[in-house]
Amino acid sequence: MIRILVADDHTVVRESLVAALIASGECQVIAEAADGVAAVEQALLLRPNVAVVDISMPKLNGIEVVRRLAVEAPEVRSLVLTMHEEEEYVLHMVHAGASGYLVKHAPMAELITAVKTLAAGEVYFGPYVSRVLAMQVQRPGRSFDDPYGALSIREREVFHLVVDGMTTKEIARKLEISTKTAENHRSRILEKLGVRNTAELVRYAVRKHLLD
Amino acid sequence: MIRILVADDHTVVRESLVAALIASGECQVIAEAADGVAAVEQALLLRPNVAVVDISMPKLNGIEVVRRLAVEAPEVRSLVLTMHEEEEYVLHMVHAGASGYLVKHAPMAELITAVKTLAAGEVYFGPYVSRVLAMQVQRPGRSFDDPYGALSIREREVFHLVVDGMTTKEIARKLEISTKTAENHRSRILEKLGVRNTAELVRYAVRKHLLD
DNA sequence: CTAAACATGGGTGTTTACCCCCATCGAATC
DNA sequence: GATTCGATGGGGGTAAACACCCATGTTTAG
Repeated sequence: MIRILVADDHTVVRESLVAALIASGECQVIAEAADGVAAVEQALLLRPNVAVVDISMPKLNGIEVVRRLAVEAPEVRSLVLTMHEEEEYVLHMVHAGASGYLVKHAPMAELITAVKTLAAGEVYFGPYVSRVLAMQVQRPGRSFDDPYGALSIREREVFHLVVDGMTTKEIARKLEISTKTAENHRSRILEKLGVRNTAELVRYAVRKHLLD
Repeated sequence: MIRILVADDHTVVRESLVAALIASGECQVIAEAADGVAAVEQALLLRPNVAVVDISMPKLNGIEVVRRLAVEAPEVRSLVLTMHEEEEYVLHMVHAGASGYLVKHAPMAELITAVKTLAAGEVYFGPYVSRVLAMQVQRPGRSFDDPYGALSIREREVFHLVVDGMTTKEIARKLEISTKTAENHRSRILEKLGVRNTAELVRYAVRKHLLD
């Protein structure tokens, strides 16, 4: 029987996870934690086979929890469960010593599979994570697929003004360039970022956290 | 036996919720949905007693789902389940016609209680929501200027499609209306929300948390 | 029942967005 | 020194967005 620790600050979610894991009949949940500090304490005390850890938690986030467990209790395998698919998270978690990474969009069956895989001493990364890791190996140092980074200085200025809702004419006036130049920049930005129109451009900015 | 619909885009969470609800032995889950559109469809088709709805969902967010169910299937009681505690969410949801509001920090037992309360025809709002509502009653001045709420059902559909980056023509095709009608809706939306163009519209959606 | 709101679609413009070419000039790179 | 890249500007065109009108039915609310 696989002994599991579940750490998630949302009580409804955590207790549901516990119920689902138990219902699978393949494991037992020996501990729960609602924040990072409690998760580490429980793990060090009870030494579960697998620690299912959410990233966003009060007091101590999931990344820190994984890092500490990797050092202080290496036999406890960490399975990160999160809703974030951003590459930065993936790399951080793997670097911190996580043995598995699963997004919350994955089906429950995959969680069970991941838990069993980790308990068997293997690592489990879904197809998405594997792809990110592969890209990282192929092009070390640079983040994969970062069209924004391909924008020139000037193009980034224009980019932010467009996202702010300014028209081409207003942008041209503000930057003291011709309307045509601003328009050219605009087209080039759309092309480089692979979006079709202004709406998709703004959504791109939101997705990449380029606002505020 | 209480018949329940569970709508949450995170599959792990959704399936766990289902497992936990079933484990309680007091209800049966007759349907699941991974996005807002599917949630409305399922609810209209199967008419559950209670619809447990997450706020952040693709295609159609929880607020919209509640609003539509309140109109098209008033006998289906909506229980909003979210991690957001912001006042604006609470007011929006209640105004949209939700019969219950629960944060994910609440214990599972409270979810069961809430479900049973709603199934019995009562409303269930936790202490936090009640407090917010009380404050609202105490200062009934300008409730909350909500230009989005001034949009009609159809206009909201168009709104979300525009924010998703679709052109007028694509929207018309999807909704099976003429390009001109879609264009008219579009203009009216810009006017009602007080924005000048698509970029500002998307930013509005971001600011009001109307995405996902 | 009447008035208002809504969804639909059309007309007629102007403005803006977007695309594909092109050229020049300077700076950096090789 | 030659080449690439960035920023600048333009021509010419299509498509889309946007702003005003307007008219019908239908539904809804007072």
